[in-house]
Amino acid sequence: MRIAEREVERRLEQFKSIAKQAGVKLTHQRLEIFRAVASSADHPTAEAVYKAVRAAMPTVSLDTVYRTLWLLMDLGLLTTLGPRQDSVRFDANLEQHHHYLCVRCGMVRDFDSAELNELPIPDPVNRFGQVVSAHVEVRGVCTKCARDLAETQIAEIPDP
Amino acid sequence: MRIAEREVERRLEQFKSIAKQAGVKLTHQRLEIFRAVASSADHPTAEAVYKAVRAAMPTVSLDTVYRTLWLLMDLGLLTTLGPRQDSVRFDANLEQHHHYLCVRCGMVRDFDSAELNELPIPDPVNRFGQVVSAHVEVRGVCTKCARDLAETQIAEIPDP
DNA sequence: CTGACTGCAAACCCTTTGCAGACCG
DNA sequence: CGGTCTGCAAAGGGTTTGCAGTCAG
Repeated sequence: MRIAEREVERRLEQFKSIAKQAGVKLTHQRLEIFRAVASSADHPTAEAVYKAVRAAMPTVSLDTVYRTLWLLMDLGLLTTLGPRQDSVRFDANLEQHHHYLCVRCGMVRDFDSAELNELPIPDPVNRFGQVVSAHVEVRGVCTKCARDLAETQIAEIPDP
Repeated sequence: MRIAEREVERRLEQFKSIAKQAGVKLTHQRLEIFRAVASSADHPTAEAVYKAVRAAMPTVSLDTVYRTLWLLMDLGLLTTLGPRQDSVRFDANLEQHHHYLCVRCGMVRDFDSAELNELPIPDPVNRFGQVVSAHVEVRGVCTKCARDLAETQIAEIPDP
């Protein structure tokens, strides 16, 4: 599935503006890589992005794709699905529950909510396939990471 | 964070009963490994489970941990967080949206819902940390996989 | 021009697999 | 006892890194 061309162009302009502001160079590779992720609605892997970009630019390397994707994350232009996946995480809680996920350190905590157990799933979702379960994923920065970040910033940016 | 001892025991009994029914052997290693995942509320990696089990049983090997965890998945006793992570998946859609995830093939599709954009996050969640975003993850088996499964079952279990 | 960026190749995990011996039932 | 299961070691696949040459600004 692909995203409308107009929308892709809009995201590209956003990227250019943010990159310029962050002092990041707008190389051909980066533009093509961003276009590839932004065009795809099926949440590609690095490998899939690599293949797509190669079609337009046969010389890119897979490691540039990785470096660029992480750069785009740092710029806040994309996210990963689920916890930033260093390795598989397991869950032995079979009761319905929801997750809080720290986007920085990957910490995941369960929480319960009677209200959230009754999520109204829109009808069109059934066209994707059978629905087995539904839960909420809350993302944020955990208290521990917030502290760490505060310290880092004090260290890195001595107030002007 | 740990789960109450009573609850862990309950899950262990459930495991024993399901294992027996499935004709799966209840080895020491499996019991310890299951106990480790079931005791932990922070959704450990295989490595973390390995370390925990080693404390009680210094001779287990990491590959047994992996084999057992996947076995437990097959028995329906645990799940993984997010898409079954073969590799990282990226998402360039910055607008609020929700995900449908096929637990079999890992396909992910976006969908929108004005209702679901207003999720009531329970207050205690704020104790974990700052909340940046919240979205719904719907899990199921996509239409394509449902077809595949039907074919496989016809092939494997010729009706008696 | 010059520092940031790329491509290459090798290194580095995490995870899986083949095999011989150990153990559950 | 027999087939399943474990431990070991080595292979496999995704991701990262060091380095020398290249390119955007």
